[in-house]
This record gives sequence, C-alpha cells and structure tokens, in this order.
Amino acid sequence: MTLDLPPEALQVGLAVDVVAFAMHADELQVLLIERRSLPHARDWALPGGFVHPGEELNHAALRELQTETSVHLEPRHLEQFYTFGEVNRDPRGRVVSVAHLAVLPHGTVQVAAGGDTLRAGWYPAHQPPPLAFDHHAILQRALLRLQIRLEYANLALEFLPDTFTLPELQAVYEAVLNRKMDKRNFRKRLLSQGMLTASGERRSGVGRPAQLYRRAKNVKTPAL
Amino acid sequence: MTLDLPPEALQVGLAVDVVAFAMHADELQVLLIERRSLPHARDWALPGGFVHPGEELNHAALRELQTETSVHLEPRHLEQFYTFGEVNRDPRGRVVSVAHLAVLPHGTVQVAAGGDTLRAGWYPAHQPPPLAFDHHAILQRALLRLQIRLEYANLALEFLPDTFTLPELQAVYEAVLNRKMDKRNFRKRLLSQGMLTASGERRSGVGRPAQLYRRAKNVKTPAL
DNA sequence: CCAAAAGTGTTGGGCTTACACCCATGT
DNA sequence: ACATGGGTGTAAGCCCAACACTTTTGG
Repeated sequence: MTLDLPPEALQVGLAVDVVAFAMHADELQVLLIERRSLPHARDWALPGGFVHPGEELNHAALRELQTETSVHLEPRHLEQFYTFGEVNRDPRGRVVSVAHLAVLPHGTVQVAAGGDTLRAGWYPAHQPPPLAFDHHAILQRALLRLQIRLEYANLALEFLPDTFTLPELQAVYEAVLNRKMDKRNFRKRLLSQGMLTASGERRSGVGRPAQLYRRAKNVKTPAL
Repeated sequence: MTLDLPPEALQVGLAVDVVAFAMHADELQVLLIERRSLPHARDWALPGGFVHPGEELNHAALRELQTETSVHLEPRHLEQFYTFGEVNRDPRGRVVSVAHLAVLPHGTVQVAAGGDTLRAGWYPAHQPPPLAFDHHAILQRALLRLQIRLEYANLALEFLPDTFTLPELQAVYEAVLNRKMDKRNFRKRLLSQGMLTASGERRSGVGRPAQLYRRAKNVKTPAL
C-alpha cells in the first residue's frame, strides 16, 4: 500500500504572484517590482515567486509580497483570485501561478528593493507600464475582481486608515471603479448601510474640516 | 544564459477536479465517481486527475470529465473557479488542484465507469454523500460560484436543451438557488431581459402545453 | 472676503415583491 | 368533468439617479 504520487502525475513549478493595490494621490496604484534576473531581467513585473516546500499558498503570497518589496505591513486583505497555468507562460518550463489579490492600507507607499528585486514602486493600476510574462493579463483580472469585491464585500475600508472621512472613502470607490460618483447619493448609500460610525473628531486641512468615521463594530467581511 | 527553473522552484503534482452540474428530476445534481484505487478507494469523489505534460488546464478538465465518466458531450460551460493547494490535502504528497465548474445540458444523465472509476452517477448537489479528500469543500465553493454566475451570466440556459419552457427555466433557477420563486415575477423579469425568443411551438404533456422558447440571437455570455 | 472643500433633500422613474384566478389540454 | 400544469396584471415599497446651494474653515 504505497502512498506516493503515481508516475503519470505531472510535476510543475508552483508559484504565486501578488497584485497589491493601494491608494496614493487619489489614484489606485499597483505594486510592481523590477526584476533582477532572467527571464525578463530589468522588466517590471508583479511581485511573486515559487512556493516553498510545506508552505501554504496564501503564506507564500504574503512572504513574496514582504521580501520582494520590504513591505512588512500586513495586507488588509489577501485572497487567491485566479490560477494561470498556460503551457508557455514561462520560458523556463511549466510554471503554474496562483495569483493573489492584496489590499494595503493607506500610507504603505514606501517600498524598497529586496530579494530578486532591483526596485519596487507604485504605478497607476489603470495605466500600468508594460509587464513581464502574462502579468498584464493577471493585473486586468485582479482589477475586475477588486471591482466586484469592492461593492460585494466592503473592501473599500481596507484601503484606508482606521479613521477616515467620507470624501476619502468616495475617492477609493472612484479610483477603483474608475468613474465619478455623486457626493450626496454616495453618502446616503454608505451611511444607510450602517457600517460606519462617526468618531466625532475632525481632521484639519484646506477648506472645511470633514467628519471622521470608523468602521462599525459589527461589520463582517463575507468569507468568499 | 540558462532558462531552466531555478533549483528552489518547488515541484508539485498538478491536478484538475471537475464539479459538473446538471438538472435531473427538477433537482440540481452533481456528477460523482467512485474511486477504484487508493487513496480513498471506493469512496465518492469529484472526477479529476493529473494534468498531462503540455496540456492546458481547461483541456485537462475536459478530458478528465470525459474519460472518467464516459460523458462525451461537450459541457455547455467550463471554467476554473478556485485552486486548492493546502499542504496536506492529498496523502500522497503535495498536489495542487485547479477546480473547474462545468454545466452539462439536460439529458446528459447516463454516465458510465471508465479510467480509474468504478461507477459514476448523479447526486443531489445540495445533499451530497461524503466525499474523498477536500472534495466537499470544493463542491461547496462550486455551488456558490454557480449561484453567482447564474444571475450574472445567464448560465441557466446552459442546463437546458435548445428549446425549453419557462417553467423548465424557472425550475433551474429554483434548483440552483435552492429557493422557490414567484411564477409571474419570474416570467416578467426573464422576458423583459430580451434574451428569450418564443419559438411558437408547444410541447405536449400533462396539463396545458407550454410555450417553447429559445435563446435570442444576440445573447452574450460575459467572459468572466 | 475669498478660496477650498464639506455637507445637505427632494423628486421621478424603474425595479422588485406580493398576491389569486382563469386557461388549455389529456384522461 | 376533473386533474394537471400554464398563463396572466396590478399595486406598494424600495432603491437609484439626477440635481445646486449653503456651511465651515484657513489664508
């Protein structure tokens, strides 16, 4: 009674790629790295790499995100969204990549090189530079998933610090969905959902200060 | 300038599993096989198996569906929906399975054994028997995805033959979503969507014959 | 007092839900 | 004639989209 993989079991390289989004300058940005080694040396790519033995997929995604970019903050959201396994997607051989979607909170903008990475930086998610491998397709699909998740779960809050203003929240929606929204309707809708609590304080800046909110205690993010 | 996988690239077994749904007896059914070999010999499981060298993932899913069940009809819908890669999900070693959702048309009910399969058969999707490996979790996630897709794309039509009646279509909705719907509201909604064309004929049976419909010419299924 | 951004209500249309009876056919 | 399933309309509530001016602060 052997319990080894049968001889016909195809062995492939198992990788993860991470599409990490954050807000910066009222724009949705995606985290990219410049590759150090072949193939695609000096090209921009999504952070990612091979899974370690005995390592879970989401752990590998987290590790790659952190080591390749020196982002040591916890992502506020991390989920697998699609698996890319086309036969010739990697010139080195058959590599299957489980792509993950990550949301990093506001302020996580400073990134540095590390690992196989020359540089790392944020780029406009809707107008990315040319990317290595099939990473452009991965990014497009991540954007679609993010847009669906934004309204379905309340992922928008994950882009913001603990307290935030309604105009800031609206900016997240507009940046992710890539369209302007009406201020009054937006407020009505969000406030009536009861997932925000006014925190009483006010933030200063140019113009009239805005009411600060935090997420209500009972807010659940749906599992899927 | 070598272009081989780096030594640290983890090699894993690459498999696909297929959750194939069809309607039978006004119920949503899922296609299961009884495994011939270890592990989990004589247990019920989803059809699936290892990807072949140089084979695309969706092709592998189609092949496994056909060889393990003698279902040689083309599925009307086949899409990847999640990848299961937990370290210990397979006692034989690290196996990552890209799970696929398939919809088979009405009438595809006769299935036979084949390959590593002792028997194959249809089981109620909402009350499945105990399943091998993590296949219960895979089925649950497939059901969720199917429910989302049903309304989003118009997957319901894929369960039916070319011509069908509105009560038949409603039965698909009710079986997939697992709840009763109002007949008049259902008709209003579906007909106002303009994706159905009355085909004039009528089908005979017990009671008043029903109007037959077919899908309208311009109907598109969204890519994702 | 001016610039800048925050805040605030109403109306109309479309969509969804709830609900009960008659119709066409086969036996 | 009756059993079986198919087919039909209306009214109420809810949600969404459109739309412009006032308020609060800093400079």
